[in-house]
Amino acid sequence: MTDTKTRILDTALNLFNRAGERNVTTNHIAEGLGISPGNLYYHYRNKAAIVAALFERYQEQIRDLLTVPEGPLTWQDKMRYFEGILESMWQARFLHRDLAHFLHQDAELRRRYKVFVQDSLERGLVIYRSLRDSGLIQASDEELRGLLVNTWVLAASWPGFTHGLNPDATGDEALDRTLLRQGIYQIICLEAPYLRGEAL
Amino acid sequence: MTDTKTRILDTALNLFNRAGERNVTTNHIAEGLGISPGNLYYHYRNKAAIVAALFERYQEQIRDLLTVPEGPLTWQDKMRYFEGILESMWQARFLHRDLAHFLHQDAELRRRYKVFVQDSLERGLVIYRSLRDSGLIQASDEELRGLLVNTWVLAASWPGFTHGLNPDATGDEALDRTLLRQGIYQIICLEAPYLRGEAL
DNA sequence: CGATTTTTAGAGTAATTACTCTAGGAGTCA
DNA sequence: TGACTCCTAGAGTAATTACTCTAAAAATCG
Repeated sequence: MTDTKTRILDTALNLFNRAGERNVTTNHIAEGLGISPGNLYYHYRNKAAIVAALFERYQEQIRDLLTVPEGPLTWQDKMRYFEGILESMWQARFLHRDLAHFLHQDAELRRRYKVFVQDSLERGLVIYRSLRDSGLIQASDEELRGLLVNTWVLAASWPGFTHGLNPDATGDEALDRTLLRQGIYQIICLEAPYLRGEAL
Repeated sequence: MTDTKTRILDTALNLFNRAGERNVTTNHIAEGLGISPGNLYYHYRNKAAIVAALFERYQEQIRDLLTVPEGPLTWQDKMRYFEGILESMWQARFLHRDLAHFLHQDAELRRRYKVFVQDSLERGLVIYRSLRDSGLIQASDEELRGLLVNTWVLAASWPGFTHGLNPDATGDEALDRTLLRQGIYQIICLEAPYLRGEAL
């Protein structure tokens, strides 16, 4: 059995994604994994701390995924990284869904998030440039930047958008995958005009 | 003096955009325009009703903006419609910001929203096709659809994204305009590869 | 085993907040 | 003027909920 601290995070993440952070009380979380509220508050001093921890976990995942080894990239490489990122963003749906609120409430979170986004865009640019060097993409630096921001926003917003249209999907694993697939399709639409070579 | 009912909406919209619906109580709204809570509840039976009314107003605006007269479109035409839509979405920032929550809470809203999005995408496609007929855009139907969805999601998400990075902007009209401009720039990045003719 | 630290329980509280209720002003029409 | 309807006020309430506090079980360690 994993330790209570991470079990709390996992349960919270699940409930948050399902019902929205706003609709999940700390008591729900505690009940969800069969512990008492007091116990929960022993591990996390408040609800915001839980959110912050999930946030941190998410950011680390993305950071790792955007750390690409040296050397030329193939299209398969790129797609793999890409799906990983989408997947992570998808798993942290609730974060983007209520992002504005979290950032509004917590100044520290805000600061970190800003750094995180800028860092991610930097890393993304490196990847895109590398793809250009491999002849898989043809675009100016400015075009790449524009594309990158759009990709980022779209990837981050897609879960919220699709969840708005299919709110009944909560819990349906198969449907989830389908919607995620659609998101990937949309992002490919984004890149399509710039693709060269084995881009099919 | 306009009637209380619309004044409530205006005040609520302002406060919601500024602080997020979640952080604005009905008492705040009442206080904001100098009436009593009781009075507010005389006009709207609950907070959700206020949100729903704002939602309706927003949808009507977008619908109107996407109703384009017959005849060939110029690029200026298109830009004008476009800015109008962005502007409307911007004004209703809070809606997209907490959209998931609103849709989660209210089944009727959910239904209407779904119709609204589909209808909007339909209308958007008509416009894009018209632009293609005018030789301003070159793309297949499938490409247009993909582009359209991306445009929609991006436009709807932009306020939230930018507000996350610049949360201090609340109330600063000038900064708001700048961020809105950036949003338009990003969308142009989206379309750029498909543009032809006077697309500069 | 005893001591100390970590982990757990669960009843309880303080504060928030959406909303109600009663009652009275203000305009309109006979 | 009187009756009637629309509009407004504002004190109050019921319910929710994040969070606290005390105390006991469980693990760890000498």
